[in-house]
Amino acid sequence: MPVLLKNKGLRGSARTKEVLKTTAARIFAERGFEGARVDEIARTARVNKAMINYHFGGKRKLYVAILTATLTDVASHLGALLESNEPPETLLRRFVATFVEVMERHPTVPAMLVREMLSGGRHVDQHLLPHFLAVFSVVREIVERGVADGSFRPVHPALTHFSLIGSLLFFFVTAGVRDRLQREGKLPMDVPAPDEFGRHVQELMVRGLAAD
Amino acid sequence: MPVLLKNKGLRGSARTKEVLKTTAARIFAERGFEGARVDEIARTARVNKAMINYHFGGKRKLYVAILTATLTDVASHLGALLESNEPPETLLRRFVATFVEVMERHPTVPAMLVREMLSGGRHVDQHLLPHFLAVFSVVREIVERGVADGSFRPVHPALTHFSLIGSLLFFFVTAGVRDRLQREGKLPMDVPAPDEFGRHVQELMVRGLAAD
DNA sequence: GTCTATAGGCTGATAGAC
DNA sequence: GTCTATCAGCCTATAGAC
Repeated sequence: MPVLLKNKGLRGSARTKEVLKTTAARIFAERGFEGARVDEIARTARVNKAMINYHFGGKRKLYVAILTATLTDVASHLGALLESNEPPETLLRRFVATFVEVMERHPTVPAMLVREMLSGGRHVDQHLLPHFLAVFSVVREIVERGVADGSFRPVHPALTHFSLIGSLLFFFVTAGVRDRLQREGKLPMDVPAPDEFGRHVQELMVRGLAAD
Repeated sequence: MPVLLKNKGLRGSARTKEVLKTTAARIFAERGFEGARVDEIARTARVNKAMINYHFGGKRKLYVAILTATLTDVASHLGALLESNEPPETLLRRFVATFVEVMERHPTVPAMLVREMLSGGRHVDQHLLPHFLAVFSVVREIVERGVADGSFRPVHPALTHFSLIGSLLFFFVTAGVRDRLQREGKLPMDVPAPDEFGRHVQELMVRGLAAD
């Protein structure tokens, strides 16, 4: 039996739920929670509008379901890095590479994540907080290990977290505008590939954190 | 004649326009263009709702007026740095310090800027594009000077721009959530001050870009 | 310039047939 | 589970009095 990539071989209601989630994720990422229209989500997904309420219980619950699923996956992949005993510099490089990989696999995550922070978490319940803090503590832990074993300067782990995650998220969040300006010929540069940017950040951070 | 800080000593319609702009900027930053309600803007500003249409011609034009005014100021302050002939490392440090200062003076800019990038510039006309590109070219120019005179590694100027601006903007954009989590006792860290973060980024970038 | 009242359109959600 | 039809509420904008 052939399995279509588009719907992962699901049938009936399972397929409906899945296509609603993937479609809605894209629209929420592009337009934000308030900017997204349930009518557009349903139409794009080729699913009846009433199905959103039947399967998820409303626009907001659909939004939360998407964010929960994707953030769980992101947090687990990044958290797994800490199980390794490799040197902090290597861990840091692997963190960046993994982050880039995960964001390419979940292209809607960066925008939804940043939008949610901008709104101060207004659209989600507190069940999602641990996932946010999980990513936070991965960078912090790596930096603390490096400072402890003397391979990193005595930097502030939290500030390092902000600068690293900020760099990475900003790149993905601006990908849309870059592509548009590129198409319109208004961008005075070549559009960089995500893994090229990843290597740039790896180099920048490893050198920036290295002990004297 | 006493001048009130709150309304800059303006009277009548000038005061109305000013208070509408400052209030709306805060609400647009917090909730986004779609999430903001003209009713809330007017009520918070203690101004009649109809005044938004009378003075600005509608919600969208008010939004554009705010973004134009603030971005013009930001771009001019950052662009002025390039007139100096100081060494690239010094310029880079001054860029970071100036960026932090300007964002503290315009606390609504980071959120509005990032939201606009997330939306792919959907809410603004193309007149604002030069302001965006202006900030972009400042970092690029500084990096190009450093690479040219051998004080920086041969890094990609655009990638350096993304990592630097991304770090800085992310810090300010997440300030709201940090403060909230701090108040609720859910934040496992001390809330860092903007200038402390600025010094962290200066050190990180200067060391990360330095030639071998 | 400012206010009140209201129009006019859109949006999320649901009732009920199949 | 899915569809159609429809509602009730909200939101921006404006007309018109002062």
